[in-house]
Amino acid sequence: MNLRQLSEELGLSQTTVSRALNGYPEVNEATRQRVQAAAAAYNYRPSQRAKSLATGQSMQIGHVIPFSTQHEMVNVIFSDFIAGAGESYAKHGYDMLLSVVNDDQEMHAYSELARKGSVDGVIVHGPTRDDPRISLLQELKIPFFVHGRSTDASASYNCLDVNNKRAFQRATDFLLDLGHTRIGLINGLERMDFAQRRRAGYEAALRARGLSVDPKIMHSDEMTEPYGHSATCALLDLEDPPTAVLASSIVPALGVRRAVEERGLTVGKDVSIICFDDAISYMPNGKGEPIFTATRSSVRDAGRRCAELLIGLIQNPDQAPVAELWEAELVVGQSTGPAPQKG
Amino acid sequence: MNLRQLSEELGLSQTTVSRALNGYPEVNEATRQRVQAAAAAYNYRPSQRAKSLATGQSMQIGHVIPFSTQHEMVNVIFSDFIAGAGESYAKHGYDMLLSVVNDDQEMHAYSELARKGSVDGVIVHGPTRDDPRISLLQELKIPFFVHGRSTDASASYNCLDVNNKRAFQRATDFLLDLGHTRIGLINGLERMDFAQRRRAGYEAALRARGLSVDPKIMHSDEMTEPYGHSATCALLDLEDPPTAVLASSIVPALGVRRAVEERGLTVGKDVSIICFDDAISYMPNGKGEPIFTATRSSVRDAGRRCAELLIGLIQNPDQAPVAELWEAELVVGQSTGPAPQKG
DNA sequence: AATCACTTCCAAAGCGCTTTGGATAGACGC
DNA sequence: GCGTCTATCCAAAGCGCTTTGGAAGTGATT
Repeated sequence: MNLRQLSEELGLSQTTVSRALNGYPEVNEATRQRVQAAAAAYNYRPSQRAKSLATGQSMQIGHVIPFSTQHEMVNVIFSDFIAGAGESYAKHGYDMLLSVVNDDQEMHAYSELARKGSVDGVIVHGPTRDDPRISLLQELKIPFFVHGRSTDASASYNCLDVNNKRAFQRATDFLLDLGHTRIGLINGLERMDFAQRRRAGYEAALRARGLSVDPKIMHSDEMTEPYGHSATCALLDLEDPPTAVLASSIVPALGVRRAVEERGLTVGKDVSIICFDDAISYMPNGKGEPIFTATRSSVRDAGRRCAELLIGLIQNPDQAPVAELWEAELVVGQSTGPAPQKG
Repeated sequence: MNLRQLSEELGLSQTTVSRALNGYPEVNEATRQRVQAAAAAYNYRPSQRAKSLATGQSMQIGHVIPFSTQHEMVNVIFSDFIAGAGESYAKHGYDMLLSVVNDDQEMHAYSELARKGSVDGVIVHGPTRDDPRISLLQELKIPFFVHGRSTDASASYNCLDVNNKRAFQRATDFLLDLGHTRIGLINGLERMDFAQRRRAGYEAALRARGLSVDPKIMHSDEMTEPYGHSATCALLDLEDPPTAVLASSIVPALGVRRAVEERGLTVGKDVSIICFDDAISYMPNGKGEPIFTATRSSVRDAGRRCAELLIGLIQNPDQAPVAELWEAELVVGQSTGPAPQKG
């Protein structure tokens, strides 16, 4: 059943039927009722394809997901971000278009989406320092929204980020206050903007107390469980092992805990752990008292909000630029305690 | 730049340009070269919207993701399935359309996608016993593919599943062979088809050895880390606690391990653990020797294959029904050992 | 009774592509 | 030189919707 058939069935023009269904005022209320009833009876849905072509809007928002064996970072938090964004999309009648591409084709994927006109806007995930995607999207003249920030980006852009520097500065301060002076950092990949900011916060806190920054106890890699484990093993094998560890996500933090416990040490006593907790739904940080002391900010909420803001941007392109900065909360759990007294 | 403009620029008809670009034979090779060169020069991409309308194909495949606080199961394995499916889609020129909806609107979401014509086919995730989506999709006459199976489904369908029963039967046998006679089950939600099959395998193995099935040591819930933890606590609090546990995913297995270690018990010695390992990319089961003894089957591979098969179905609708059944491999890791001698 | 303003509807022109059904021209055989 | 074939190209008709620019009808106003 298409619009023409429906209008013939009703003895009305396509114009009137279209207007009746789309809530335009130029149609008698009685007629509108009749049209809506018929549409419901025949289970009529306008073809999205035709609608897109006519309106010039696809009502779809694109996400480009690069895949490779190296680069799984997106995955960890991705599903929750998507869930949040998807909620917002659904609320506004948008759908989500995912384009999974090889790492080296990411830029190309964005231009394809834009030029083919299959999306009305895109979300940029995991920005790096001076991310090239930002200027590309600006050239392509397609609305886009960055989840995170891109230090030194030449072009301007709309974004939402967590105050990563502040979060890790506070976490480090918290450990310093507990008497820890040797604190390991198990960071994400340094090319990620958020990882650089977190390290900056960590270093700033140390320097503020006159402590030196020791590269030997700073790691950076894809945030997997085994990475957390092996990095921690390396830390604990040092002559002067750290008494506390800062992990960039709950996933490597699980590996940290495994490494600590394997050695018969106790988390929160021999070794304190603080992690960044994205509040991933299936990996909550405990039920009551958190397992890990953590800097917490829900990535699902971020997804919801990014989507909301992007839709606003699409519907009102001349809007003033948006740059939201969320503060992570510091929640105290079981994984931290005072620095052990030196033997 | 659209087709008309490009054809005017070239002094050719739209027909010829279209045919040249789409590889039809009715065009001189020299002309084709000229057209392709011009298209490249102007960075021309045909509008996907117009193309869809003209061809009747959207070149998009739909996934409906229900969200709610109860029901996070999809998330755990979802991102990896998506990554795999996305690879296949990309290879064949398809995109992925995600529709995130409230739990109770899932059925509706499928009919919308089908009737609006925004997708050429859909993937069904996490089927339950006699899943109503299957008959719905059959009515809607849209190609679909089920990841998993639906026992008692009234309608016929194409699917790919892991032999869940066999996997858990083998895992249980493995534990029985090690001398364990009291084995806890930490299963997924029982309304999921895979959970029922896994339980069936577990029970079959026990009964084959004349052992009784004890509901007191069988749990079923959303597969989160805290669930694994609390279920294990409950098991270990029993008068006659199990010496081994079977977990339905690596995520609750992490909670199992936490609960075991919290009590000062040793995994693989005091308590053995086997889990189902979906080979989630960011949560690999160790690097060398697996952390957990597990029944393993890559959900990413499954995604890849499901997508491949669905595309085949779309391009050739009269094809014979497909029903692939994959055997999980049983990999032995550090989490299992002989049953402890009773004190 | 003529004018005006509204309300309600419609015919038709896109949106940018694909595809059908020729048209044209050169090659070929006789 | 004529008919036939093939290679190459084109005009135009969709695909199913939205939207522009009226037209017809209705009632109020003058």
